Amino acid sequence: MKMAGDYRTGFQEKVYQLVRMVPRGKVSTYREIAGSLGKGKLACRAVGQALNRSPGMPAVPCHRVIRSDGHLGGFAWGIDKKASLLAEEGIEIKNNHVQLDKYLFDLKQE
DNA sequence: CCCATGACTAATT
DNA sequence: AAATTAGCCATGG
Repeated sequence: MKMAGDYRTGFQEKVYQLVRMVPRGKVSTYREIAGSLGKGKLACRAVGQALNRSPGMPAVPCHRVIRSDGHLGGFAWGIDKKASLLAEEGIEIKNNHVQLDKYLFDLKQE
């Protein structure tokens, strides 16, 4: 049942579910998320919007989602907080940049 | 329905 | 490598 102001769009639900399956110590990108949603890689912006309004942790580890170029992107609670969380998970960050080749999680694995 | 916004991306300069 | 431009999507007013 839905309560007033509690309803979220199907798009958000899908995004959250994908983000949730990202293991600790790994990261994903907005583009990969959008691609898995079947919208092609063009919905990357909408994914960012969904995550921006996401419930946050531990419900959704939205901090594990970064930009496709390795840059951290943004974070509702502060980009510095995002970097700290990622560092805690064992991810090395250089000047707000992450090595996707090393930490990128393949969504197709699950 | 139209317009504005944003945690994006790719291409260009 | 950094800054700029244009393109695309979902959401909310």
